[in-house]
Amino acid sequence: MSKIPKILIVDDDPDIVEILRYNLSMAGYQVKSASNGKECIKKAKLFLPEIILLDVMMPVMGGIEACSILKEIPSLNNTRVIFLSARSEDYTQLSAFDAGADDYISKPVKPKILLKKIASIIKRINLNEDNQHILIFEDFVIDKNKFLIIKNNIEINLPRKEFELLFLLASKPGSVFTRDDIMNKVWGSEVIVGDRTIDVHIRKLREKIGDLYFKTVKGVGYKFVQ
Amino acid sequence: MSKIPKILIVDDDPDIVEILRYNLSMAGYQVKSASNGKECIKKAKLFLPEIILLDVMMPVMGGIEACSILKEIPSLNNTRVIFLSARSEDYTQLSAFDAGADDYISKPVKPKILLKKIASIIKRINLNEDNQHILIFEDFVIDKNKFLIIKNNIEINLPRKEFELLFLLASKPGSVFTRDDIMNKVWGSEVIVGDRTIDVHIRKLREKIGDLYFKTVKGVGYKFVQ
DNA sequence: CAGTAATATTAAGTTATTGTTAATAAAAGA
DNA sequence: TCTTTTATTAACAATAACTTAATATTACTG
Repeated sequence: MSKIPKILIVDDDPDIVEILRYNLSMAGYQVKSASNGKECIKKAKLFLPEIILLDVMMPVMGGIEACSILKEIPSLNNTRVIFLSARSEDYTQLSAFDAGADDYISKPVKPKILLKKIASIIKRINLNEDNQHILIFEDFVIDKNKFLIIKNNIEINLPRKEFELLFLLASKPGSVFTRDDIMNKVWGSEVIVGDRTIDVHIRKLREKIGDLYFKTVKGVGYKFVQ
Repeated sequence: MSKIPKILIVDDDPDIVEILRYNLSMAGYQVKSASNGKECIKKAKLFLPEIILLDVMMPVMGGIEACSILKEIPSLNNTRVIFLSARSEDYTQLSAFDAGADDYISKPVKPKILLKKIASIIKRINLNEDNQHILIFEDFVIDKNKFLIIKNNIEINLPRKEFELLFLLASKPGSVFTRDDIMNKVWGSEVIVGDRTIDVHIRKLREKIGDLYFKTVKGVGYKFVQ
């Protein structure tokens, strides 16, 4: 349940920007771009991307200088800067790292590998924020880490199956889950239990959390509504 | 005031190990080495390095397989795996990332650049690391350096396993740790002990520290609550 | 509006998980 | 080495969770 990662592409060559933008947005990232260091800084402050892909040689302000400045901006503490550069000389690379680069990739960039690398970085960022398992609603919070829900400031503990059922339904508010869906996801496809079992668990959830959240769609299944 | 970073070098070529060891220890890192994947896993568990430099092709167990296993070990959550490989083919690189690699560098490795890269990674680790060896709660203190807890002004010594279990649970108050989590982090993934073992240790903690701190989440695991 | 099918409710029965104790093994310390 | 402490296991008890069955209620169909 973590938000869509944001990536800022910075290059003065529109073709490169386009290629990168295409690949990254196809991969599901939210992408913006800038064409030089100055613009990059301005946009980064607003956009707060997880990752900045930064060219070295650009007019107005180059990547290295931009990186040094970026690294001084506290709101970008969690932003990784990856240099993408045609210049593979050691000293350029070294000064990139001196400027606080998190990585340095020599062009030509192979999209597949870049995507993997980015995925790996995002994964690690998400590891450190364990907000993965928290669903927040207007009037209550479901916390999978702590295995409880908080409603009206009161912690409510739920048994495992009830919790999993709630978590499943609440993961897509408004969507109907068929009984089959529920069976498969909460009980697994091997376990065979009667249909009433689901009803009983729904009943208990209604008891503990409130009737109005759980809507029966007769002949189909159940849905969670806020 | 963070401790000296530890690096584990894994390569079957003793010359490469020596070159890397030389450069890294000159740079002030604490270095150990292994010559294959199996050995790497064994040493990593004990050494708990911040960084593992991993060769791809090795006898007994290669780097990719080793990496997959390493990434499953919770106590190595904060360890970065960097592949150093003579093989620069895309598919090797891609499967390295699939196995959870944090970076992939093609040999020949330039020591200066490697050092910079490592410095950059260490810097970032230190940024988000909570170098907490002391956990302070309302009514007691857990001191990992001294391996004891202080409650009501009384020092209570705990046996190692009990202490580790307590420390683990208390490191994220409120969050549930599954039995698997606990097994892996306190006992390690190699050791196989029965399920009751955890119960018994929990029981002893409840005895010594107080019942109310340890909450059972049936079917899931345990959590520490203040 | 009756008839039917689906769902709700309740309580009792069943299973699975955890708690406890005690005996034994392993490790650490003197 | 011997002793003490800690760790593990096993057997059984206790408890909580889950499922079912019987019955009631509700919602849809013609």
